[in-house]
Amino acid sequence: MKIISWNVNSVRARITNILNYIKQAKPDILLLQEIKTQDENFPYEEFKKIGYESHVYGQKSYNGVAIISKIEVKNIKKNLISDDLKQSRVITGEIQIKRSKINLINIYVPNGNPIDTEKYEYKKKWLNNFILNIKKELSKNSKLLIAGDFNIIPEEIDVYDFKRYENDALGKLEIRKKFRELLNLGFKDVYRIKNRNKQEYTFWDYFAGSWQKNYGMRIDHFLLSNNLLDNIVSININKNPRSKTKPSDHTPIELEIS
DNA sequence: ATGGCTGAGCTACTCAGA
Repeated sequence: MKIISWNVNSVRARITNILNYIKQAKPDILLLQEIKTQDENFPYEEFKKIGYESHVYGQKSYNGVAIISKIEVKNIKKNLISDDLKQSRVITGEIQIKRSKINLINIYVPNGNPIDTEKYEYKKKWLNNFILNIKKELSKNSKLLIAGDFNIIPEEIDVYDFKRYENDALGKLEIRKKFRELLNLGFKDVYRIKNRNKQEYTFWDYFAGSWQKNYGMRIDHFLLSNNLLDNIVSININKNPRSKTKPSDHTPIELEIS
């Protein structure tokens, strides 16, 4: 089973790129973030034509998440957390792998910059609230997969120049500790456990030739609960979509589990 | 380099992204 996570930075502006990518990558499930559209304008038909069902939690202009799937996803919910600002950032569902029921949690964590504003406070509060609700989820079902755009640089190796991000909402220790708190509940950062010392990124800024200079950061992640680690077949950051014309600033991360 | 680019909403320009 191939599950892919991708912050597409607008599903409508990116629809051709996304459809081309699906035809090549053939995911069973595609988890999208930053779809930047309300449900009624989501391109359901485009995905249906190539065999995918769309479960959408949209929002006008900003944010928005979706689960695009070839297989059945049950019990779709948009209320895992209560969001103070009512932003569309979490969509969850259940899938069956062999005899196990696995909860899929697709997230778009707030960016949090600049750090001396209420945006940063919102990010911290959001993460605390998320961690609390993951604890609750774990007590109901211990098999969890959390994927998406975390807007967190986990460690120094995960960005081209850490010094530039140590006082940034993506790299501040206080925020990185929230990521560790999550891991300490019983999760692994799948990319990092399979690639101990590898420096790869999932995001490159549009400006200043960041892509060409490989000035990137690894902020999109797959976390798997420890009881699912034996199911991992492979994890891969696919840089190809970032090199296309009209790309998203993020590139997909691909997980294969059995 | 607190922004060099991009998208949405809208139709001139702001807000947001990371």
